[in-house]
Amino acid sequence: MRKPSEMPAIADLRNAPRLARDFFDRDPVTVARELLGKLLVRRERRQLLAGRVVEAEAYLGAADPAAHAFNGRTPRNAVLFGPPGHAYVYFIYGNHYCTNVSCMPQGEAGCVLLRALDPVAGIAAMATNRDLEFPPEPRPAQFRRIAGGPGRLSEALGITRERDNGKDFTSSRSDLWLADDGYRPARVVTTTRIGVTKAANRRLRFLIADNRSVSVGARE
DNA sequence: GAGGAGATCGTCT
DNA sequence: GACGATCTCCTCT
Repeated sequence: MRKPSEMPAIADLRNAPRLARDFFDRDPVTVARELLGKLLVRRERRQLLAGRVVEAEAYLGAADPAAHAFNGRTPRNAVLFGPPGHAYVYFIYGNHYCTNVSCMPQGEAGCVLLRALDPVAGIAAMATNRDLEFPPEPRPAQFRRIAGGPGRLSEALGITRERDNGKDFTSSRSDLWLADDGYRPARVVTTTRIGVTKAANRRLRFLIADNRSVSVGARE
């Protein structure tokens, strides 16, 4: 039933080292691909909520018409022009927050959009954040509804622009971080990005094949 | 399971 | 005033 490698106990979660600054100080394509299988962790009160990154998209900054940074620096996207490893959170479609990690050296505005998590800890709390029922014996499709999509992911971990934009993912004081517990995905699939109309042919979306929590299937 | 439409509001021009 | 890195509900197959 449960896959042990995808369900680390809380004790393992606390011991998983946080990703360091130099992990993010690289091009977005490399960072997006290597983020697959890492853990996004939120400390909420005394509890840890966590999910494994199973889907991510690379945005290449000034060189990428689909990126928010393409038209230069604005108050909204200022985080992207700062040091790597910071949270860029924005509000979209009147309903949803999207969570990104800045990467590339300071001044180059690349980033990676975290599109989906496979829940591994604090699952009931994540479901509550999403206002969902989560039965003791959930079906695979019910995992996807928790954090299978950028808006769902952000809501499940309580991520908002007001609370988290600009937060340092690599700081030991941060209540939101990325960690590596040694898990490596068996097979990674590359597709075009979801919902973008500019540079729509670039294959900059990366996902773990056959994972129950990816937002949209690996088409084309 | 797949596809279409509507909701909703911050950001930019 | 237009658009958008989405989600949910509803309908159809």
